[in-house]
Amino acid sequence: MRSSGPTTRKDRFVPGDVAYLDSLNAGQRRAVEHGSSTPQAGPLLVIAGAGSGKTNTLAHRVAHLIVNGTDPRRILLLTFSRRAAAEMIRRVERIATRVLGVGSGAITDSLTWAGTFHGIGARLLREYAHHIGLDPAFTIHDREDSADLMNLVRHELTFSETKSRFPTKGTCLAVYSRVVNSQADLEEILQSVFPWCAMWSAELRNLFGAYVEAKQKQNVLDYDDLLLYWAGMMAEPMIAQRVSSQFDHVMVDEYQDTNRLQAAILLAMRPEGRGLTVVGDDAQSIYSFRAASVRNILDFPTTFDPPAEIVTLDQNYRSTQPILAAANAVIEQATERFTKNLWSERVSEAKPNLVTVKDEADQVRYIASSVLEAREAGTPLKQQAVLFRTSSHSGPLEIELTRRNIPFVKFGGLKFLDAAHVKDLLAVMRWAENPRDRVAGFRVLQLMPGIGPTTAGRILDVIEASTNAAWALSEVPPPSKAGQHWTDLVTLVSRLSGRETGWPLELAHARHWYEPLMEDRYEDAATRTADIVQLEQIASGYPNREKFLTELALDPPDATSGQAGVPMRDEDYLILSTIHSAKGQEWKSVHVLNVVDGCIPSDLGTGSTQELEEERRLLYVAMTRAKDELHLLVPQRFYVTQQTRNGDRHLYAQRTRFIPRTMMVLFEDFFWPPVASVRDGALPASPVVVDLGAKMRGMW
DNA sequence: TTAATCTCGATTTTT
DNA sequence: TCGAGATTAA
Repeated sequence: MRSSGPTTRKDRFVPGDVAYLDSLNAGQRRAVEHGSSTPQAGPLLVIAGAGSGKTNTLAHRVAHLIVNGTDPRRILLLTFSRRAAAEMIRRVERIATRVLGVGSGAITDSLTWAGTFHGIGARLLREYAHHIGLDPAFTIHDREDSADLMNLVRHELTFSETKSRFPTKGTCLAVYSRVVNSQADLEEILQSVFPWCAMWSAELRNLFGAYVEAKQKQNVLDYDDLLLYWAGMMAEPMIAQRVSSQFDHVMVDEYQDTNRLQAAILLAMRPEGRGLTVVGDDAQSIYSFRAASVRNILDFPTTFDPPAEIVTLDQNYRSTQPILAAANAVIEQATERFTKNLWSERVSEAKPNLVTVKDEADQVRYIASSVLEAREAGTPLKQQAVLFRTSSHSGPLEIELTRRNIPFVKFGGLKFLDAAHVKDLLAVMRWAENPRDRVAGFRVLQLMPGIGPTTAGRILDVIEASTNAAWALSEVPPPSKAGQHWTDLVTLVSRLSGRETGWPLELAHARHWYEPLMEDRYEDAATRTADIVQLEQIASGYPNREKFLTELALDPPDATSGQAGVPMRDEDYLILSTIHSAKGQEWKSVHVLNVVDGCIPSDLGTGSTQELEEERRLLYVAMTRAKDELHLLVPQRFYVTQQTRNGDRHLYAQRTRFIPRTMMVLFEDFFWPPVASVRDGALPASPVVVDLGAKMRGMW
């Protein structure tokens, strides 16, 4: 860094001075400076291994462009999650400020086109809505809403009354989504991914057609539509030309986890690849269930003529060498791979731990004590994480942590917005925003006593036939059992749709209406009220209703905290996360739960070699999150809650097949608690060791 | 037509 | 064990 002085650095910055790039290694620097000397940079692919400073490199590239005169508003930055986008903006800001000395926030404010594919899609679609025959007031259905709509349609087509069971709404939506995102044929997807639904192919095709029609009629878009409509829009030369000329540079992070539809959008945005940069690591591709295709990254270079330049980053700055050695060994077994092994200069004597424990109870005890030990040694809880394959696997751990008063925050799995009462209130807002949204209206109406599916449906039909929804509602004869709730709803809706009260006061009104209903409905109304208050807090952070609903659908608050109460931002807490949600993150100490066959790999994911390979990469991703300490836990017995077909609930588990015997030398391998202490013969303090009498009685 | 009760089957990961 | 769907009572 250059020394600071009384004058702003802007005065001293000389174009061409690249001292701020000195901290980068050769590969990183090549990636950052790619295309600098020419007016139009050709396509660039950065293969960035885990912990190789990928985010830093991309941030430097963006900053470098800005420093050299690119207008930040003409840079499109596509990330995998909202969190990643925010982090990127923060870093760009820091670098650019250091170099240019401009006031903080200046860059951030103008880097307006940074976000997820879905978020950017939503924004572009609203902007161009009139050109593509879309009503710009569309609302966005999240996964659950989409499934609900799918369900409504499914009932209308009477597929729910088939002799043998028709796939559930969730499965139907999954199939639909997979077809859309992979741009493949329904038959093909059914054969390869959902073979147990293949018999329903004709019905599904019917269902999907009706589903699409329903969405259009109601002016709602689902997640997939945000990509699909964007792609469709880009197929129109006139519009495509206009959209793509808005940007000089398009950059994509985590490219290995994009799907074919996203690749199509990119190609339409940059047909020749000029100003296009993609960054990723095929060894970390873990989202194929969302139709992500590794082919995207593999085929990227040759998509263009001349082909894209490739820069490979293989120095890892995150993990100690022994941790990396173990991770490398795991990924080396992969049948197909393209990236080189990572290396690190971070020497350490400590190998990662492979801990065998008797059962899940011991697993949880080990983690709790290990976490506390590390905290004693100076590693704050926030620098430690526990990762798991499946969200539900953290259940016992959450109980133990609560018992021991260890605060934690969980990422992945059930979300704040999934809670029924939060969804209820959001449905009110969504319905007010878009009266044609049947899923929202259906939900709201049925909250009132005496109104079930039939009545709700009839009311919605009346509204649909009318031009003014708020007005139409007051025309409906009040259902007798709903009483006061009904009149209050009519007032509420007319107020909301007339925007009489202003944001965020609207939400308070809605809460007023909803609270008494909630109290009748749920026993634990008190804790639920707390959530609703929290929702109001969140709402106050958005300028208006439309923004609030859009952002919340696309980027729901993704952490749920333990019953110990919501930890404050400045408090210390342990991180619990699914491996998928841990992507791109790092911690000093990492524990991985249930590193056993049946879990990693999940016994659902062992069907094809492709699935199996993805499970392997999943373990690799988990391991490479660790900087200094890594603990893999292997319970010998673990509990399965589902699949009781075989009767036995306990399963005798084996160490994951991804760590064969030959690999054991790379781990510190031990049993916990130490067997020695048992052999010492120390009996528990309590005088009764075993109640033999009870045992005898229990025999009969 | 709604609301309560009963039965059967179940495929993880998320924008 | 949970939730969706079916059945039944009010």
